[in-house]
Amino acid sequence: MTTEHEHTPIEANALLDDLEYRGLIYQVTHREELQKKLSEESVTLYNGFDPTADSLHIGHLLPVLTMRRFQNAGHRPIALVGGGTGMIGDPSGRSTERSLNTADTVADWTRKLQNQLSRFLDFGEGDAAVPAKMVSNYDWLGPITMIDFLRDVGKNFTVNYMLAKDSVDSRLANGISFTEFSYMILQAYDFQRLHEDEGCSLQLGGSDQWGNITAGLDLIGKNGGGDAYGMTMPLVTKSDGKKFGKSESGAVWLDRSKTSAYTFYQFWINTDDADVIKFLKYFTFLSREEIEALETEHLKAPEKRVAQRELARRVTELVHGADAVESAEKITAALFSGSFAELNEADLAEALADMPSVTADASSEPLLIDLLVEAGAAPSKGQARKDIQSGAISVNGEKRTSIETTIGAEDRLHGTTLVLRRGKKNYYVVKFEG
RNA sequence: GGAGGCUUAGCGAAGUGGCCAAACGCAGCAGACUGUAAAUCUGUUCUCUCCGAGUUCGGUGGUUCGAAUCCAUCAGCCUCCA
Repeated sequence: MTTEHEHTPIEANALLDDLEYRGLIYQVTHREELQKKLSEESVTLYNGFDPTADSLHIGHLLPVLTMRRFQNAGHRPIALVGGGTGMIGDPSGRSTERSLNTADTVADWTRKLQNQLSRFLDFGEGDAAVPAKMVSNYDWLGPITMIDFLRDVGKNFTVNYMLAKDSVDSRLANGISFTEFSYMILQAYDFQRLHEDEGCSLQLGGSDQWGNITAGLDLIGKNGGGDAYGMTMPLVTKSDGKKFGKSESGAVWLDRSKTSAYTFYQFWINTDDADVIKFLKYFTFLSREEIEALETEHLKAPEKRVAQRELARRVTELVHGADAVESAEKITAALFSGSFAELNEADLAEALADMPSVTADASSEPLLIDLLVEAGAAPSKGQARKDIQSGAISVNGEKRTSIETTIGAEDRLHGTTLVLRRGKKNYYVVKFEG
């Protein structure tokens, strides 16, 4: 399958070498053939994202950015949102059955994901040689009838084959519904449809998608298609064994209203030394030379955290834009210098904009203990008391260790604002009103 | 359909009538040391009006001066037999 688009003069070797250098290739089918194809024509490729929440999170960033790397090399990415498969639930990588969401919810989330994805690829508004495309598999999975599906698609798969897939096999002990069991066929059908309708010949996915991808390749092969490939990216791991993508407050989302740009920036700043170079390769478009320069610097003086800063800056810019980086850096500077009490009112408002905030009655002079609970800094008074006694609490940057402490008008910055801090990085704002 | 076993705090797992708000491990939170890193060490993790009190050990109801521990019953999970 070729397209009418001109292929930009970046060689496939350069693309694959770059992906290899970045460690983005986990498994790939028919590598030599794929490499040849990529060097000869503009290849259409796709990656699916199922709407399991109302926002993408940073775990989705790897496939999204990889698609962009293909686009930058002159290929054509299709971002598929699983408006149909999201109704079913992918068993891959999960040990338990998913709960089903309503059609309205899935449709709503599908729209939201498509909206987010549109920021990362060039749909014709930029200078990419080939514009990207956005689709939802509900468009073909929704209308197909049960009979047609079983005759045209299901007939190509033996149950034996399906049982052998890792995603199913690992669930047999505890049970898997017919619904999720069928998932791989739906995804295989997606690939076939895109192969036929869009000339799509490459599917990307996380390493847990290998089984679903190869199911698609088999389906295409059985229908005489051929000329289709699959590639998976590694699971993002951290050297300390913890799960990648979680911050203190849970998942790190790409939706700014779910995870503020400041928190997002801080997530990357806090990257372990042992992981930071790997993440620069994964999550930025810096060149090999630039990354190697950063690595040298990082190894020489890790305490300066130059690599972490660059990582945070680049990824935040990609996701939230340059303004967000500027804002996050400004807030960071203020908070970690401890001098935010000296900020003027406008700067203070800017710095505190993204922090959890509650309001209190301006005429009150509450106990610090009560205020900590109200502001959400402590789950109970008992915990608040312990936090104060252990020296974990500061008010406007000053440590307070007496559980008797009350907050009076003189403690408020500019007469209205109180900044509580628990531990090193947890900030809470109280606004006094009325 | 029959027989037996299991259900303890966020998770795993001790405890089998009072010394149990319940060992221990993990995870979480905080403190120290640092570089907003890692590792390590220390404290802490049901709630409150906190040197005291209240409510917990699948649900309910009993026995007992006293139960997570005994009995009955209901629910869920597991193993073996049919």
